[in-house]
Amino acid sequence: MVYNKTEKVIAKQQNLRDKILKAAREILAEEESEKTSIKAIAKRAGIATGTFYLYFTNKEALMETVVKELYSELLYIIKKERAKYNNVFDKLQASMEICVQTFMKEKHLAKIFLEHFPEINTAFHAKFTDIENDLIQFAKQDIDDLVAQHLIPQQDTQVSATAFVGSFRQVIFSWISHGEPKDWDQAFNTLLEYNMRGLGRQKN
Amino acid sequence: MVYNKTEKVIAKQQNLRDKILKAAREILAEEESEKTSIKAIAKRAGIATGTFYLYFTNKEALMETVVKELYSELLYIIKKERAKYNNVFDKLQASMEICVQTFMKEKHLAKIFLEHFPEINTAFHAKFTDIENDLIQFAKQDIDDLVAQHLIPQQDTQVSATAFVGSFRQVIFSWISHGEPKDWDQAFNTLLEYNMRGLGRQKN
DNA sequence: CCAAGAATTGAACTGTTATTCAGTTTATGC
DNA sequence: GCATAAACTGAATAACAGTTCAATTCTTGG
Repeated sequence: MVYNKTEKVIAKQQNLRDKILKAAREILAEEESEKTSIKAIAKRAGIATGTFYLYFTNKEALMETVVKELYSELLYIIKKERAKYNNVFDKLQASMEICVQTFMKEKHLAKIFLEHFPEINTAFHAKFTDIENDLIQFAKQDIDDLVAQHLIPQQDTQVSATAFVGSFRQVIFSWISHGEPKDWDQAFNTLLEYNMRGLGRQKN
Repeated sequence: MVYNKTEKVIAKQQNLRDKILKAAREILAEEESEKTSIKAIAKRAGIATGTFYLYFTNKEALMETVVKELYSELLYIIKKERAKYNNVFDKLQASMEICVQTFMKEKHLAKIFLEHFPEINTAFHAKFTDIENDLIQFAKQDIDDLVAQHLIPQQDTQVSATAFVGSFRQVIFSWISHGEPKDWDQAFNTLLEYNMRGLGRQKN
């Protein structure tokens, strides 16, 4: 005979799955700990190591889920912010601004996205590369628009978009690694000015 | 009684040490292989695993040596190229150009410098971060010079230098990861233009 | 050529981590 | 309350990497 799960059990299991994901994110984000072992994650989630495997097929599946979650969270935030503006320059600026703000508010998110976890497998790392690439494609669309509108000169927009994202990535990464720059408002302005000039925005 | 090594033995040992370093670099640079184990490195060098420990105290020491070698090779190349120019813009451009050329000619070098090896320990990874940082400091010096000479406007040169290096890093990384852009001459020009505009170089 | 020192070998040791599974606890439906 | 299913447990397993060391091979200097 097959038993059906009650609502209560379903809720409890959903809750447990969330707990595991939360524990994984916390441990990944932690400064010191290098131990992203299943044992450590299970312990943090308050379950036995074996139980983990009732919720995820293996470690890689967990990591993939973590990354997908973070990614969609970031995308949601960016899209929401972009919707507030019509002007493409403003969209581009808003995208970066909200990205940076999010990273600063949730340093752990930044750490997971931008730092490279030596102990995590290659497949996981490849996912990050994909995300970086998606961000570049978003930037490229905006830059293509700007070229089409003759607001900036003709250029290799793929390269420009890559440069654009790369400059932001590096500054944010520097901030995560050594806490520099201290004054982010000023740094953000410098960075934005740098890239706007870089794209060839006309003075108005 | 203590025996003295003959010239021949000393030469052979130096040669063996070099072989180990070469094997390590090859294996690190390889596309597919995830296996950067001492066993694999020793095998490639044609020695037993135990022999490795007669030449390096441990794996970390080997990695440090590999990184230091690569680093000094890159620095040597950059310095040599910079010496050819007097104008600071030219020095800055030449530094980047020779960096990119070197990475393109020796893709394995680029891979070791710019990709992130998940299986390699944190200490090793930190070394790369240091190198990236040194490159930023070099760029900063040039940019400081340019500001002092009133060739570009006042700016947060640390942020600009970080953005500068970051944009190059990202484009080179993209090339390593997915082979884009195809036409490097054009891409390099775009990138250089982008950054020169970004720095605020006056039209002449 | 030979005895002692030096170098080399690779199997064994150690530590670590993902994964499994036999035994235990909890939930279900009558 | 009970029989059975489902969930949970955590010690055991397996696989793998860095390191060691007793045994072996090569080198030295007389």
